[in-house]
Amino acid sequence: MQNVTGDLNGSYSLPPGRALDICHQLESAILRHRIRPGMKLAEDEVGETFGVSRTVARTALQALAHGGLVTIERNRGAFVSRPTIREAHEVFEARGLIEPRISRMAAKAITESQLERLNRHIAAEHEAMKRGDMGLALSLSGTFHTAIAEIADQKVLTQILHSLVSRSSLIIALYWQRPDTTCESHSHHALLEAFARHDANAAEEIMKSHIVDLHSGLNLVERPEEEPSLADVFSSREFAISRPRREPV
Amino acid sequence: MQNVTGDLNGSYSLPPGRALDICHQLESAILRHRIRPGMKLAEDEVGETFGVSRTVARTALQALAHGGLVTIERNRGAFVSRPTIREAHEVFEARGLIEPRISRMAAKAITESQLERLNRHIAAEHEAMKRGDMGLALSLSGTFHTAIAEIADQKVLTQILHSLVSRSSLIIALYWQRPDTTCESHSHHALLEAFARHDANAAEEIMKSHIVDLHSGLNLVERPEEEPSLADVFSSREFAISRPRREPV
DNA sequence: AATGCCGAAATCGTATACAAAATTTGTGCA
DNA sequence: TGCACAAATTTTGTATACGATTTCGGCATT
Repeated sequence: MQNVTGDLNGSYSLPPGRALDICHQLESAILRHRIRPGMKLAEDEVGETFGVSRTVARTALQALAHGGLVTIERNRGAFVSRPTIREAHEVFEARGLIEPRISRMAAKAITESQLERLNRHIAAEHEAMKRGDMGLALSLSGTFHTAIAEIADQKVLTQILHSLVSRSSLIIALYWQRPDTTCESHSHHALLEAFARHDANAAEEIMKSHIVDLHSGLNLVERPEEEPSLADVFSSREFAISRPRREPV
Repeated sequence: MQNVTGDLNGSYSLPPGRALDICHQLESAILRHRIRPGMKLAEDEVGETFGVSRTVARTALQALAHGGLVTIERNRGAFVSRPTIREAHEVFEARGLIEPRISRMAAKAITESQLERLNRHIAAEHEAMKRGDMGLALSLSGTFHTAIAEIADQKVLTQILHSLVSRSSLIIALYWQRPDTTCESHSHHALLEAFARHDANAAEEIMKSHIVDLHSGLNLVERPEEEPSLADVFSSREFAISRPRREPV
């Protein structure tokens, strides 16, 4: 299978380096729901996990904070963000404003090879869902949206959208209620067909209602408790993120 | 005069502290065109200017980089960003998408006291312009836009807009060509009248054409040359910020 | 048993030290 | 003079040290 997950780069305005790598790794883990909202990301722990000093870990955490994925509290540390209900609404309203426009632009500009790529992307989504890897499926359905922004060739809007989509993933982790995630890839399919026809109006409309669907699929009435039960945390072994690489000196 | 410039806070997702202060001071200086695009911001220089170590200066610069005001190149350092022509177009297109919507929301939600505040804001703009302090006038005309977003009470969009407006200031520093800056405050006045009538449609339309005006007031055909640095921006008392407290050990 | 206080441990904020990379300066040669 | 290349300087990248703040656990008190 092709590299279809890749390259949500370009955000995180850091110079290339280890901090950026750590950013991407942490982001990937959060987007796949391998690290839940609210979880503490201690500087030392992050540093040891990736074999760097606190300095670098700190840089990465601050970068993630600017993207909204992480919240830093003074003298307390960094935590995976827990968007409020209010913020959840705002994020999806913002997406509802931005994405239909992007979708329209993409429909006009898309090339054959980009259509191909989106097709493979959707296929990978299906594949992941069939395997039951919902974390990966969800992550892919997010990158699908940013991929469209890249096709529209709007760097500024792409970066904005990237942040919104990332936060959407947190919101979904906290508030998603609907078990029928299939509707998701249905919309994506419909969108792709509009793209193939270069039908800008259809693309815009489909995207608009797709965002509304996502928004209304959330249960935004009560905020979940701070900590998931201990049983939840220890029952799954999905938390096996990259092991410490630090050699015992 | 009231505090009308204030509080473009809330962005820069850093915990409160010296780094955040430095962020705001640097941002203010950049927005007032006291520091030109392209100017180098060396970590040591920033640190000594504000009386902190490189660590803190670095944090501030990275935060500014995430807002797009500063660009960091690996092993070379931080510079005030020089938006490309391409990015200039994208920024104003994004504002053209977002701000009319925000303006509409603000028109519906605005209160008497907020109207008052915007009035004072415009008055301060006039005042600054009359005094010939174009830097301050420009900065105020920027915060006017973010103030509207705050009235619309949309935190997510406000943060996005804040970044776009900041970058607009860089763009104007590089590409502005029109001498008649008066049209500016005219639009702002018209907007305020629509707000006073709670006329959402008018507010949206006025904002839309205001953004178009700004965009078309730029000379986006050729990128100006680099220009070298001059670092005594902070020597004047307007930025009489915390002096270096470092005792000679 | 519940509550409040206090010391120990953990964690963060900041400064500093040193290594690595880039920039500038200096020098020799054509 | 102009260019090429090497030394010296500057500047950044990263690690580590230490003080400050918070958190946690035990113990006394109610």
